[in-house]
Amino acid sequence: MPTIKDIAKAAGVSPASVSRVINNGPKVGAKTREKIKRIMGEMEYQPNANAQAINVQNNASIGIVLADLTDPLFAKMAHGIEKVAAQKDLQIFLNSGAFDQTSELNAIEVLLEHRYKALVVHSAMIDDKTLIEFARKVPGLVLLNRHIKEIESRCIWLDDKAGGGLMAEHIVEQGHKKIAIIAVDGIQNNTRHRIEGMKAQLAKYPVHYQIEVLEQGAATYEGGEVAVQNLLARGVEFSAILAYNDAIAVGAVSMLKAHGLSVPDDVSVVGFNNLILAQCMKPKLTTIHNPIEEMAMKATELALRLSKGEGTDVASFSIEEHQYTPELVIRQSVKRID
Amino acid sequence: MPTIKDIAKAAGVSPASVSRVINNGPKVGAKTREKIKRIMGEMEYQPNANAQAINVQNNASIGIVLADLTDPLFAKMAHGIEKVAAQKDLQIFLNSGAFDQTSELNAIEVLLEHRYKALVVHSAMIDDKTLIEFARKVPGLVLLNRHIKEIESRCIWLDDKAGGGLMAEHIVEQGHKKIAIIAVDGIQNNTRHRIEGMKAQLAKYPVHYQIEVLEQGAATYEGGEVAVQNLLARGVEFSAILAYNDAIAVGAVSMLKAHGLSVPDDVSVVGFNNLILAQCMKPKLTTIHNPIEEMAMKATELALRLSKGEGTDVASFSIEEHQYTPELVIRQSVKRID
DNA sequence: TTGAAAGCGTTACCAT
DNA sequence: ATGGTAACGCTTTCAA
Repeated sequence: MPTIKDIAKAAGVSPASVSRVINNGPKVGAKTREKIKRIMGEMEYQPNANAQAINVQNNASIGIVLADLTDPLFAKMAHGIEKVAAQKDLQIFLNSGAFDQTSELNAIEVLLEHRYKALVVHSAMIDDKTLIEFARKVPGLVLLNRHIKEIESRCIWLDDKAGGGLMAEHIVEQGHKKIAIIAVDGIQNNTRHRIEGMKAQLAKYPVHYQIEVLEQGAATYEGGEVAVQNLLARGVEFSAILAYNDAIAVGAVSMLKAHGLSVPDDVSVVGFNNLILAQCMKPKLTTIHNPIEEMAMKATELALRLSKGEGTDVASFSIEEHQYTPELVIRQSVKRID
Repeated sequence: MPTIKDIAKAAGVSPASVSRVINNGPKVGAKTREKIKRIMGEMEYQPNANAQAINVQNNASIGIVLADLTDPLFAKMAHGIEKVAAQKDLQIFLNSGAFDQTSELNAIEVLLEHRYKALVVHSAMIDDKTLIEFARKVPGLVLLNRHIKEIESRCIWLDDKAGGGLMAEHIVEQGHKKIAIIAVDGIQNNTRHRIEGMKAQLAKYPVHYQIEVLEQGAATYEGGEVAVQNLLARGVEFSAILAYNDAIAVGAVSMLKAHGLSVPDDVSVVGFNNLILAQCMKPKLTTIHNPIEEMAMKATELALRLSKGEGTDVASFSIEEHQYTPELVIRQSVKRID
């Protein structure tokens, strides 16, 4: 594999000139430039990005850490990041953390070692303290889908409390009085926030509710089935289910049907995220829209800006820019009862 | 950000020793090693992966090019690659190509510039000739989900023809005689192969079929709706639909219902890929299982092996190892008719 | 066991 | 417009 020196030698010029041509720099005569280009083509020269990176302080690419690509919600994140990267002609170095703390930490570490300046991190398992430290150390690091008060100007997150409130409010307004909530265990705060939001709403009305907590990682279709199974086995009475996400909701619907219960006639169900899945299923799922793709784009732009040393002024922080608002999407899985 | 020299100075040793410690190399006294480690910790030293890469010929990470992360099928690919990467403690550099030729080419180029030796490429838009050339030039490049005869020992693909055959065979066996096929336009051969497979099967029976071709990129839920819309508008008669993928199938089911047609009572539907979606919907979708995750793992291992110069002997090529076989998954969207 | 020094492939500054 | 060359941060002989 030829180097810049080989090209220089072959073209009878200095490495400096070749470098200029590679970078489309000025100060190269037209004929020389042509000649060098020709030779580069002939010798199939391919720049060594590592060698370049060592000289230039500014690594233009952006690094991202994602928990699990298999989750469509996270795939949407990736897509959002990708969109702004493409539009700015930047590369993405993706490092997936497989939902365990060590590998998430490792993923960040690797990105740092490669000197990526702009980092978008979606961490589910790393604790606040560690992340705060990273944020202090790395100016271009932005946390996506997570809210840590101490560094909130470096976070882009969803107002989960409002989301939970929306779900509860809707269901109560439709006359439901016995409600089952399917939550998920884990370090992530969003479950907790959503529950808080629900409780705050529900407390205003004379209703009963029961929370079924799935174990970490069970926020899936199967998890939804299990949860309903449990609920039914325990003899819990409910006319509505508030699910942590769409997949759970769909699983719940399936298991309800298996037990001869129809949705929404016997039981109403509300999901969360508003993935394609929610539109595809029958009945179409009433859910909460999660603008995760926009959020991802925002996070990427923020990371890029911060990595260039722009906009660090704490004064200009406005929560509206960092906290996104979920929205209720009414479809067909909730029925009014009296 | 401290360099190896800073550490050396602070520890009163030579850069060489520090380097040895970093790489867990031998030839360093125990106390010296401890001291260096301590100083590295105190100064928060972080190795520069680029500088390392420039010295070492062997880039352990693996590079991957994917067309579109948003497609769950592709996400599964990523997941498969990830799994073997994690298990071998390797990093992944992901470069997404957004379904257009230029950006796919660009993605490969970038990986090459970073000197990644093992490349798993899922290219939808680059032509055979160009890929063959890449393959010749880069020993560790493997094509995932694509079959190019000239370099098939470097490809991992699905037997799409068999897949199409399976779909057709099943539907014919269930007594259907009027069949609608929803295909998708594009450079990718898999549509074509599947159709071929279907035709080959259908030709054996006295049945009619009609092909509705969606435009490139419309292999989605909405595409399925549109296709059925068109079919119905054109007055095509059919009792069964063979869809290019599950999303299309689900969209088709939805539109059929909108027209008062029930699945499978009025129309039977078969999908392809066997994504979660297929299990979640009602009725559960009969489909073809696509072992894409296994394939991705295989491709990754192959790329890794090839990049180390192992197993290039053409003699040992066996098609069974490279071509994967799809399987029919019977669920509830097909009904026997007479 | 340790260190000096020669690279690795580029870039960028300073001359010419 | 061009070339020489130090420097980037690290690894790896080769001596000591």
